[in-house]
Amino acid sequence: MAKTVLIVEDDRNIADLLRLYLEKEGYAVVIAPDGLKGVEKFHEVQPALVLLDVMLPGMDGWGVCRTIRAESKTPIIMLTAKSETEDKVQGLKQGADDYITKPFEMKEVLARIEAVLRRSGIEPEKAERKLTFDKLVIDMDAFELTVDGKKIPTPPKEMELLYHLASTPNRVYTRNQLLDEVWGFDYFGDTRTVDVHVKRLREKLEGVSDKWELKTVWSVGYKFEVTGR
Amino acid sequence: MAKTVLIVEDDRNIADLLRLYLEKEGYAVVIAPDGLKGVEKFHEVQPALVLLDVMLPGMDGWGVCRTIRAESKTPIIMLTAKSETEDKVQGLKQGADDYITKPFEMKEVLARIEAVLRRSGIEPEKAERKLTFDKLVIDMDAFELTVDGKKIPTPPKEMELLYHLASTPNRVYTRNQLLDEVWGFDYFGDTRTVDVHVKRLREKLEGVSDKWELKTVWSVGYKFEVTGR
DNA sequence: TTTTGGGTGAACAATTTGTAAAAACTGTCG
DNA sequence: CGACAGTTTTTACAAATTGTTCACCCAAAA
Repeated sequence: MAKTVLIVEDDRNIADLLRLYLEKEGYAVVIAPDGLKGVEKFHEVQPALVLLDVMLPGMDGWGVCRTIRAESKTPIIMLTAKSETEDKVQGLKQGADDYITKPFEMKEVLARIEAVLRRSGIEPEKAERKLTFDKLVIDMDAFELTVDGKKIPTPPKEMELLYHLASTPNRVYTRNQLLDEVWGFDYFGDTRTVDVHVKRLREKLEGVSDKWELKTVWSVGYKFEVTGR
Repeated sequence: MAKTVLIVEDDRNIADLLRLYLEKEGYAVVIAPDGLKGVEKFHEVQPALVLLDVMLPGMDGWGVCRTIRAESKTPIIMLTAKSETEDKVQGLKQGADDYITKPFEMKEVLARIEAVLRRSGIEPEKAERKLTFDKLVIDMDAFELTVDGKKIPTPPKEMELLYHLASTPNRVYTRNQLLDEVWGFDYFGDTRTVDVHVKRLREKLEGVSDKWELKTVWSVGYKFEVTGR
């Protein structure tokens, strides 16, 4: 059965984003919006790991951390805005197992979660981050795009965008969704950025296979369409 | 023949993880999910060592420990969630040889197992920590790097970094992951430290073989890439 | 035809890495 | 203890790579 991750975070956007990503990786996710509810949910669901924001309404992150640690060794990762080293030291002293500064990349969060679980003697949920469609292979573990066995050098943003689109084939994403989910919740750029990345991906994938396509949905966004068969 | 380790542990995840790790190190592993089955398996397989969880359904760890100790001097290591010292004293009084608190690191478990076996006059099984790629040999037992049969003097950190990267070829590691896993999760230094070590490794390994490469994955991290094969 | 949204190439900006050199450590030996 | 040799970490800057914006034009809806 899937491991459960408890996210204690009052910013809805961040929480949702984390959930989206972690669920894609095979974790079950429960969200609590403040410290007290966090402790409550902790008892209720007995998660395998807790992601804990430091700044919280009500009981702050340190308090929750101490409370949980007083009764359990469940791994805790703190999320904080400050990048001061002393804050990290403080965190680890309070019993946290690791510490991530915002803004963070999903990729980093996942890596930390797996590292912490492994350290705690818990087997991390390891969905293979590798998608195959006909002659196309998107391998996020090796960070490699392969077409017909041949490697195609591809910059990180393009990889992540393609991976994101392809992990739910046929589903349309708006540009803003993609900016949120691939670029990060704190990204404030132009939506046309997405267009350019799609264009570059199309160049790379042109004529590779007729079984799938990076398709524009007019006035909505883009999707990775897998045809028939 | 490989020594057998009996693991008495009801949490399937932990048991599996231990098995995975110990088998990689060259031990044969047998798992029992509760105290009674533990005693049973003990008679059946006559293990070289027993890893024994304290909290078990049916007969608890202490009971199993006493039962085994009553008839044999087979080394026993207790696994427990509590970190209380009194628990440890209790454990050793009941005849356990050592004691590990969860969450534990696999590395630590292995070290304890080897120490206990050695103390008991049994030769520990130790898998060769040695990787070979074409002309390159990374031997962590001798702590030696060999290229084409010739030894290349290499400082410890570089050895460990290379070994870590090479133990999962083609997989990308972020700098933070490497810092976590090679330097230790409580390391607070700069991520650029990794770059410098990679650079020095590259100097040593330059032009040695075209079958593998210490590769940069832009904006992500590094990997030990093995080509062809 | 008009309006709105998307494709595209190129310039420019920002980020990330390579590298060398200096500084900080470590452990050893006289 | 104090100098020394080897190792590790930090720093600074140049070089490489990637990300973003913008302008122009074309395509799709209305």
